[in-house]
Amino acid sequence: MAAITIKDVAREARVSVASVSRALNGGSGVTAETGQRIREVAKRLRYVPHAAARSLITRRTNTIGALLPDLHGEFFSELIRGIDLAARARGLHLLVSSSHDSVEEAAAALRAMQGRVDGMLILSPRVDAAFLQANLPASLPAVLVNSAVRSDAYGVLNIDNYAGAYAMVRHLVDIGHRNIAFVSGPTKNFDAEQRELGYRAAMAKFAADVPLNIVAGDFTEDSGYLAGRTLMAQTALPQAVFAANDMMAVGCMYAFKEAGLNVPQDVALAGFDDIPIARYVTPPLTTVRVRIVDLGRSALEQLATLLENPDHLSAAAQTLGCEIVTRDTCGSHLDTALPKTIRKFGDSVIRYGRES
Amino acid sequence: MAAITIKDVAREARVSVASVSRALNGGSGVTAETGQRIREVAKRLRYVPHAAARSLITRRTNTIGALLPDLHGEFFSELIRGIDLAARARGLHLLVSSSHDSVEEAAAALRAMQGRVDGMLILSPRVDAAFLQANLPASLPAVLVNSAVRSDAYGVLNIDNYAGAYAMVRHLVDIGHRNIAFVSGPTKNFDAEQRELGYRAAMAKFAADVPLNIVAGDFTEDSGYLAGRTLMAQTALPQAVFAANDMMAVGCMYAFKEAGLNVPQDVALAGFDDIPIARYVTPPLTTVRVRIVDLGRSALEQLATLLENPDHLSAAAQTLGCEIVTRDTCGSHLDTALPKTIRKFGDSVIRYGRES
DNA sequence: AGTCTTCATGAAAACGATTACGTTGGCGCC
DNA sequence: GGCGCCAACGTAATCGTTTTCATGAAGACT
Repeated sequence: MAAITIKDVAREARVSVASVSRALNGGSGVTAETGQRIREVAKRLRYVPHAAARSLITRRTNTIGALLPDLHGEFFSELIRGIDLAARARGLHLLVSSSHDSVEEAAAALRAMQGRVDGMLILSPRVDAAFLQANLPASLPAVLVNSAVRSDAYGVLNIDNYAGAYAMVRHLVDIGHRNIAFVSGPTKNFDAEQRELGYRAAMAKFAADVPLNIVAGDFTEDSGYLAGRTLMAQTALPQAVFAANDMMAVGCMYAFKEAGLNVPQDVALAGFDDIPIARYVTPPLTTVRVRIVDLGRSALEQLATLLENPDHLSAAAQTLGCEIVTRDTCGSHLDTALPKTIRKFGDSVIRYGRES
Repeated sequence: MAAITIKDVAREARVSVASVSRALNGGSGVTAETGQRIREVAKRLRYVPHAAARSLITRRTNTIGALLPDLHGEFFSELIRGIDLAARARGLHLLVSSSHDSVEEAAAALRAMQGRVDGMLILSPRVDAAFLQANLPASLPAVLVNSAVRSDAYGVLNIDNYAGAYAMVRHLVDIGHRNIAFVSGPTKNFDAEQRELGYRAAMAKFAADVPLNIVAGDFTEDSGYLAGRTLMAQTALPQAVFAANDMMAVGCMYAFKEAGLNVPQDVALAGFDDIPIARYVTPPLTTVRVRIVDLGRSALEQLATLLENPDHLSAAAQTLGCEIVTRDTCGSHLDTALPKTIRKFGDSVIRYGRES
């Protein structure tokens, strides 16, 4: 019952604690025979090294911390999944701290992780350079995910929001829409800003003559619903509505449905993220897919390489591409006289965006 | 850069390390004045106690471990969210290890957590008493979530699957359906078994004369789709189909749609879980709601009290009630001539199930 | 005024591992 | 046979805390 320590193993195997340590770690410095005996005793006694004692002397915890914002849903879970998968593959543990609305909470969480982790994965749209400067010890390697911060002090990993939005607008133009409205995300949110920039750039390029039509949203379904109503109150309905995320697109869709409008016959609709719900709404939503598991995995791997050689920061900015997933909300299926998607297998994917 | 320790604080504040420790922890044993001075120095130096060193001596890590199965989706994320919220409120950290398909992986994960955590939250439908006996040190407090295991050695927290399923069948009968088919979940899955038992019991009670119609599924959407096709191939379509979880209900719905059947006019449909998708499919799905955040929160709180007094195990078996959420797939709205739900606000909730 | 109690404080012993450094013994080489 | 070298192993220092115990001073009580 009383936890058994390296001393117990040493006594039982009739060697010193040093030999036990050597046998169980490197393996070198002990006879094959002694090593064998020690390992047997350790197994028999079910010896497990005390993690705290070990990391006290080695200065390593083999644990990485993940600081996450207050987000629900599939995005969160897929991200953790990706991180966890990659972490386990490398023998790292994962200490999570989620649901941080306020900067103060995030700071507290960051402080509490001190000394418990070898590195940090930070996914919080609100943290900025000053915050990190103040709360993250310079000695702690960190990778910033989806952050506007550009610094040589951290690794950075972003989704190619700009290119994804740009591609979606181009796609909409390709299938015949030119009058494309945009429902924007929350201000000060990096993802949202990049998506809007992508929209603006693509419009300037492919539909320069039509005036920009941007209505404000905040990534929630409700704001999308409101945006839909705003759009319908305008003198002329746009040919297509591109929402900065899927939840808003869904809200928008319900506003249209409520008003008796048909998607995509009366108005086309597109989102961003490809959350699972996008497949299940009727009609299934055309959107920009972000491969979230990959995002998590890449983030962890970037951090892991950072841990191995802490100076290798230079080439540590990565970008993850997106894909356009065409379903039924944009009319392209209609144009080509294809049947409407019944089940989710109707996805058609246009791979897009630069990697790395 | 070099991490600063309690010694640095002591030197700077011109006291011994013992006093620093006292000032920063209990606060008692030092003058108010000295304590003040020490705290100021600590703050100025940004001193953070080394977690490993501390837990080496205190035998506490202030961390709890969560062992989770390989599950995607909202359930996972809401659960973590609930756990995290409760953990933070108690100043506990959360070490997660997810995505364990095999028992071996779970065992390895459990072993790796040794000494890193003060207690474990185990949510894995496949672990049984023997597994725990073999892999979980008796000294480590644990709470089992949704597990068939009954033991005085662990805390246990379950969803009231039986009562939820029973209530749903009763509801279906109440609104006029008697010929109710059931799509079962995977064998050996505790939740699935309990739900089926609830269905059987309710049918025996409220529709004893109609023969049971159970078709096998495994909780995946595809299996639900297949079940739907199986049902349609039978000589007579049932009046209602009750799937053991929402994803299967959704699969079933697509099978019906594909065949040109209308839900709920031609056949009623109900699920279990109330995953977010349930709201967004067309028509919105009537289902049994499980309050997942509460599940996570309760699990953590049960564990926390277990940590505080480890003997208090006796009364440590809890059950969490469910609710029936009626939407549009069961015809009850039609019967009462209410308009169909357009937006998600159309939920009507029947609170149900015993708590604790 | 002397003794006793109280209390702030410091010195030092843990906690359980890793690892630098000594010590030993066996072996090869001259 | 003596010398030196190397491998195997043990001793002890170390990591940064908490906590026990000793010490001394100050205040209270007789």
